[in-house]
Amino acid sequence: MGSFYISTPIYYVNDLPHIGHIYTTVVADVVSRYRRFIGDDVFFLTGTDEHCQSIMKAAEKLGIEPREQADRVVSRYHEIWKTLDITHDDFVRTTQPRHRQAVEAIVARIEASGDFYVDKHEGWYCSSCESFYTEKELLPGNRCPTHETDCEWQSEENVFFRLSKYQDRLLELYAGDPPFVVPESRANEVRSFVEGGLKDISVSRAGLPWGIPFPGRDNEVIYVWLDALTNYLTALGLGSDDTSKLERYWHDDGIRINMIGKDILRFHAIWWPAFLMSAGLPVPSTVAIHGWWLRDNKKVSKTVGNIVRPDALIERFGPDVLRYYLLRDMVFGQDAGFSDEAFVDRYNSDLANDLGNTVSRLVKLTRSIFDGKTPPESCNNNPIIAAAATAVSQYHEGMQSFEYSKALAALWKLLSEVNQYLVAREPWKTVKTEGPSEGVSRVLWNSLEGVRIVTTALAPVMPSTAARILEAIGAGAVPMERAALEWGRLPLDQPLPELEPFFPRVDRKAFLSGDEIDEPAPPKQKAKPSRQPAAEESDMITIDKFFETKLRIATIKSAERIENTDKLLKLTVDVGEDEDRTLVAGIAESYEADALVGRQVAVVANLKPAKLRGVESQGMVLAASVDGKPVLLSPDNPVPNGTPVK
RNA sequence: GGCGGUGUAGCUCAGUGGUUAGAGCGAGCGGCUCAUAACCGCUAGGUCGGGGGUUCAAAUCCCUUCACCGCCA
Repeated sequence: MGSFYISTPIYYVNDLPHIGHIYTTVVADVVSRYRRFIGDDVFFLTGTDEHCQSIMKAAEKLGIEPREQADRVVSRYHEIWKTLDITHDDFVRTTQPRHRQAVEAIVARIEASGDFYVDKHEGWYCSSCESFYTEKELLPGNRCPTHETDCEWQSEENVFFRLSKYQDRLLELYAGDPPFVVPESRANEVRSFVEGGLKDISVSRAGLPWGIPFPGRDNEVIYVWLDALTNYLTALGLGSDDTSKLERYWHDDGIRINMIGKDILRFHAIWWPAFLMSAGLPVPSTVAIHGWWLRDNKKVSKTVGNIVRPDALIERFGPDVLRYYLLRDMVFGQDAGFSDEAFVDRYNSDLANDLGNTVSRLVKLTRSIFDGKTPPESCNNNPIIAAAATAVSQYHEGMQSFEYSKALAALWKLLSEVNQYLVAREPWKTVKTEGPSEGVSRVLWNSLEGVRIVTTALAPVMPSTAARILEAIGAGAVPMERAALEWGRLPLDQPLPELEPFFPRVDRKAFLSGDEIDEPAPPKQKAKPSRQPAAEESDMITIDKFFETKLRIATIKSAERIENTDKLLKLTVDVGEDEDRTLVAGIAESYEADALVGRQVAVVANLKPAKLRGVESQGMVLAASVDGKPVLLSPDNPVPNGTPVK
């Protein structure tokens, strides 16, 4: 039994949980559950980063203490992790006293190595990134290239960390095997960055009331990244009297994974190991980098306004389906597109047709033939045994090398082989001539055993589903030992309860258009409390639904009447894209073409183009409709073209 | 501008020198009827981004070019 440590990043509390947070946490949870299953001693950590300036500003706005604002957001994280069946062992908040202890401990250790010195630090600072930019990096108007918000010029005396000193040791670390950074493409990125030369970094900030005071430096707090990264050891007791967990989980023999998104690669792959080296502590064994879930091929971000919060999908399908989709549809390390279409297609083909239907056909057939029990005869010589062995070995390989999509595909291959086997043997036919014979028993037992192995292996990804299916096929509770994936464990003559359907097929069209009626009973999550009555939802849409409409501000560059029409104007507008768009608007009765030029209006930017009077309209202008007469909507003050409206 | 990556069937992607380039999904046809209009079988004719080269042989190596992405400047 090895020790296995895995962490998610700590999430900024200036933002509610979205698909990015959910993905990392779900993956870490799946891995944790898998590791417990194969017998590792697991420690799974998540938490929140609360010393960012934005939280302070948000609190000021609301007239409350930063801690109170943090509490509000943190409760949302706790809620969603509960909803998604996340089994973290600890939840760190950087505002906790134990975290301050840990940070002070690591600072003392780095100090002892002589890696701190004092120097002057100045530059353009973005308080959202908590980071300095050079003039070249800034957008026009000294705005942050990430957040597009104003940066401030800061000049102060700071404590610096001798990052440059660790350049060679870091390169050595990256050359090690197994790789320190996965996937390889990210490792290359980091290596070439470090090869380009490392500059020392400033690790204290003056004049910030919100943060951990830098020991021995009045009026300075510890730079938020040194603060935040240390969280990974806070929960293990760094700086406290009890360091038993540190010894148990953070030693050179165990596996220590920091799982993160690609946006915080450098901090984790360069700074963090350098801090640890300086502090004389082991570095993580792997920093695992995943990609982003994209919507409309764009990064999901608050600024762009295309945040995915899959609350509606969880509500409709339960947490397991989302967990499965996230693991199956993203190749770990690469970006993937998130869409309701892909989600429902995956649901129908994998969960309804393959898993749900296979369980259904087997249980119903077996019940009818063997009097409501599992088959009385087992079998140790059949094609499913080899197929299962292959699937299980590929499953383990995938689960241990960040290839979750592959691991699941291997299980589904076995499911497919069970179905092929069934059709080849046709037990429903044999039983008509032979009755409940030994042959029929073996065929059904083999098939059920195949499903049992698939389901057992699936438990880390879909915990409640696995429990329900194993019960439904007479296999009992979810086993917590690796050997449960060996052939031959399905008990004979066990009572098979009447089946409640798993994953009823979803009408794709109805689901996507939102016209879904309450027909096929949605899969029930037994353990979950009852859901809100549908009536309450009838008139309301979720925020996701709203964000499907991309509203943007545009400037009208030209306008002309379309001949032989009373109402139509052809507008050319700048929506902040490379090319102008043509819109046809039915506003000629209220507006003169010439008077519109230069005016800013709100438009729907993702409307399917339509031809009106032979002119293709690539969007729609928003107007209030007063007795059928349009009154255009315009921003209160001039704003950049393409600014999202929300 | 530098470094790196990607570009393969409608979609998502495997495939790093060698028979007719593969899988899943979707589509079409057929079969079956135990099952959730499911399942099983067959079919899909893709200049493997373009051009050039090396080789007996290239999606797979080299050069060049285009497009997109990432990191850096």
